[in-house]
Amino acid sequence: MAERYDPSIVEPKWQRYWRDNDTFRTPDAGDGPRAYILDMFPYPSGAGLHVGHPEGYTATDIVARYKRACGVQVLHPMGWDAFGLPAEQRAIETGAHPAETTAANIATFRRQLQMLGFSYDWSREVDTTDPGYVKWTQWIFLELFERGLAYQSEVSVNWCPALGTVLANEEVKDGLSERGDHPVERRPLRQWVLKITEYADRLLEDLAEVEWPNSTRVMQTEWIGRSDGALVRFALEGDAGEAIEVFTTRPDTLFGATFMAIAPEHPLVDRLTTDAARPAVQAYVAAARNKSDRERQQTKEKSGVFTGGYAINPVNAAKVPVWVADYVLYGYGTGAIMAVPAHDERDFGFAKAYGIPIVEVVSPEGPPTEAPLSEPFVAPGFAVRSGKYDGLATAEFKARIIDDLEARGAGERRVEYKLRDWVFSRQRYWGEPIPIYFPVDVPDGGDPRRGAACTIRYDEPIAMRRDELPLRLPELDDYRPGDDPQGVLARATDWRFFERDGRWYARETNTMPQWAGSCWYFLRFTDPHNDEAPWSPEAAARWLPVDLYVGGAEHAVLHLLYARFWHKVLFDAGLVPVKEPFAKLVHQGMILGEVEYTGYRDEAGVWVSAPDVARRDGVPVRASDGATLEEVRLGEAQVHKDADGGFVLEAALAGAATVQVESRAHKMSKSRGNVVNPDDIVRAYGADAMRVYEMFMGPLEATKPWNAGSIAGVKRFIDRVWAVAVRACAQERDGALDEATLRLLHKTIAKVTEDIEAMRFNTAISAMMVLTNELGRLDAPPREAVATLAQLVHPFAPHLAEEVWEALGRAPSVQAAPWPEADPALCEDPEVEVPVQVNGKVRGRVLLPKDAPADVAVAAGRALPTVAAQLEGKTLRKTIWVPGKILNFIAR
RNA sequence: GCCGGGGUGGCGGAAUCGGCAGACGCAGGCGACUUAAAAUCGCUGGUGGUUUCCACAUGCGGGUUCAAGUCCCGCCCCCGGCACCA
Repeated sequence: MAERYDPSIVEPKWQRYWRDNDTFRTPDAGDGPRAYILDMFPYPSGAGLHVGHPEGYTATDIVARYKRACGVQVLHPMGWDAFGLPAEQRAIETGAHPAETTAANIATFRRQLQMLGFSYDWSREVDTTDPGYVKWTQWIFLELFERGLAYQSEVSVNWCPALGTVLANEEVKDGLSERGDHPVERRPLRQWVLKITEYADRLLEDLAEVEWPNSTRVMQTEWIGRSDGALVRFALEGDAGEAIEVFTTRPDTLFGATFMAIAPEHPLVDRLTTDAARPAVQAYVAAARNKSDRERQQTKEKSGVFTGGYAINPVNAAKVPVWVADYVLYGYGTGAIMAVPAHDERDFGFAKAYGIPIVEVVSPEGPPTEAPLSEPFVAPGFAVRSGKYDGLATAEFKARIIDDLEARGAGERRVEYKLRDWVFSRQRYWGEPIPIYFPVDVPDGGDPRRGAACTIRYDEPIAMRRDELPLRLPELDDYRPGDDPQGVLARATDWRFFERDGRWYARETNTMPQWAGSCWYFLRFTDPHNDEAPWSPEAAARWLPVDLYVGGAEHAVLHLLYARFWHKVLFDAGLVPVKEPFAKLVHQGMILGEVEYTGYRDEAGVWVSAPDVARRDGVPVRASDGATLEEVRLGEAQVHKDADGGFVLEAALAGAATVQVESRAHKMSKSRGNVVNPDDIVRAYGADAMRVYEMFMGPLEATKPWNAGSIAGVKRFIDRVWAVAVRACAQERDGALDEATLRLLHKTIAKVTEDIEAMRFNTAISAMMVLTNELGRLDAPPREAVATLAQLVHPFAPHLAEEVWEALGRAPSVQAAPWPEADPALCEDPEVEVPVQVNGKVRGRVLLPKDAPADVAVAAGRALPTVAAQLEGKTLRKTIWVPGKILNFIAR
């Protein structure tokens, strides 16, 4: 066998073996425990794999290989989330069809993943852009449509005429497009919308059932944003037939409502406005209309204008002035509020700005506060100045007054959500066509494909027949967005319009957003080649739910919420057997670039200490005078850690002054030039080293910086494992397992097993390093121990493990060998070293039998010279003996 | 501002249930092998001191306890998310 371990030969060898022997084929039959272990599938970008991808993929691979060795049937698939803007952008720039670009990128990704030795069942690969997949995405859309969960609506969007597209809020700055500074207008456009709000409560409640990171459950909870409150009607003064409806979570503060505020878009604005107030109100409304939501929220300064109109408070018949104010959002609740400045931050700010009275109706203690409030009191308390309700605690008051309002017909219980229905249309090319068409009215003999004037009856959407799916994308010469808000596909008139039974029809020209394909890919993996159905009931029952789902926290809300929504719809349709798709979720942390030390220097070459540096538009400037500074990348030798804990420049550079420098790792980015390419790492160290390094960096969930030096250390570990194997095999006679080694072996089995189960891969690796170092010290490492080491190492460094296993003369593959079991009797030492303390400070150690009685321990402890010296001349007050843990003498 | 997660050697991190702080690895120092270097192996490795020992050390300040990185109270800083949602 080879003296040196060469991954460039060994790794492709085993990858070939696994492929030729179908080692990782998913068992589609048979009983016994099963596990569905899933990665968030990647968008195959042109840049290829990033070191962040293999982090999560290695974690799931370790679990998958471990589970298989434990006799569990495993589904561990991989695929491509391949619709998306970059491929389309490339098509615009180079003319290459997005499908070609996508295919090339997928080929690169697949090669890179296979090079890393992941145990995916590649026969189950799916690609969201494949017509065979699109067919079923469209099929599910029809399911939503037929259940009334997909509808069309005029939604106000950011339309940019110059770019010919709708922009996301993030792409608009100060009313101009971020790219090109073109004007953007708010325009209502017909969009397809999915009724996710109908599932809001179930999406909320079922979060309790899943084993997910707390942060992600909190984020989804806040995103859904359920508030329980009341709808209250305030009649207009002088017109009892008309009322302003408000939503409030604090109906207990109704007696403190000193004004009302309605959104500028509110339909009652006109009706409420008196002639005297009209010019001011109209000016205010016009100004608000031209501002985007984002701009309106930019300033926390409250603005508004009095309409001149009044409404009547239903609880005390008080006349309440109605204002128009843009801090009231038209899209939430009823677009109107009752304002209670004493008990609401925003209303308080508004009342202060416009001199509106502030009336306390909730007191923290019980009695009313006489002095004017200096800040709003928003916590629960006791009612004051609230008539017959005085003295009631907030919660009780709320329940009572809602009942009373309901009885009088002035209001009712109401639940509101921040969650909005999901705008599901894009005006782009590279997405799934929506399988809907509309009747078209054309004058006799006209042909809309030739540009004949026609009317599309958008109010009569018709679902395609399921046997007509998939609806494929048309070929286009030009993928550029146009000036037609109907989208790029509107230009493909031959595709768009068709005649059937003497009548013209037009296809929907919007496409689905990128999220569509990822909403159900985990279902397709259970039965990826089914032509009759998106998946079979048997396959779904066999594999669902996903037992372990690993992916980035950036998907905490959108993907994970949308996928849950679709899944629940499919559950209601009887198509999936469980209500939640992902039983356990883990987010891998981000991998940052190497730590960088940065110093700052002004134009005169004088160093500026890091705390004195500010940033203006991303450029470093001196905080005191705003002078532009130069960033200087420093080497480790040029800095050292200061007594205060910060890094400072070496005296050779800084002179007498103390100059603090910035020390931190940055996100990997092309522009910063700190991107690490997996291909380079595999070439230099091998796939196993890359895998083990990424797991050894720290806890999976943590954000951590890349460090090129550490990977060399991991490579040394791999070489040491090989060296031990070489020496074990070179022996004429097998080395004997001494008791100490046997005990260590079993402790390591136990530790690695527990750590994999708990996904603490870094400490599992450290335990294997300890075992390897110990075996390396033996003159003749026993083959039995080396074989067990190979089994333990195998989920982490599979190529190395297979090679060692084969060298030991075992039948391939190590994946087929049952996972080793630790003998509990060998995991505990009969004798333990116990620290001996005097007054809580360690003064020595004694070796004692695990269950030594107190008197034996005390005698042994007192016999230690260092302990005796500490006890000299003192009175022993107390002795604490925790068997096997600690011996502590308390003496005065 | 609110919510969530963090802060431990020069660096990444370990300490899983209140019981030896710093496992394992990187960087550093010393040594072996070598003509030499690389590679490899061994030793060393928080800071300070009067160095077989002692003092001080887990962001800062208090507290509980025989014993605190771990529990409690009050702060500071970093990362992520939300941000007029009534």
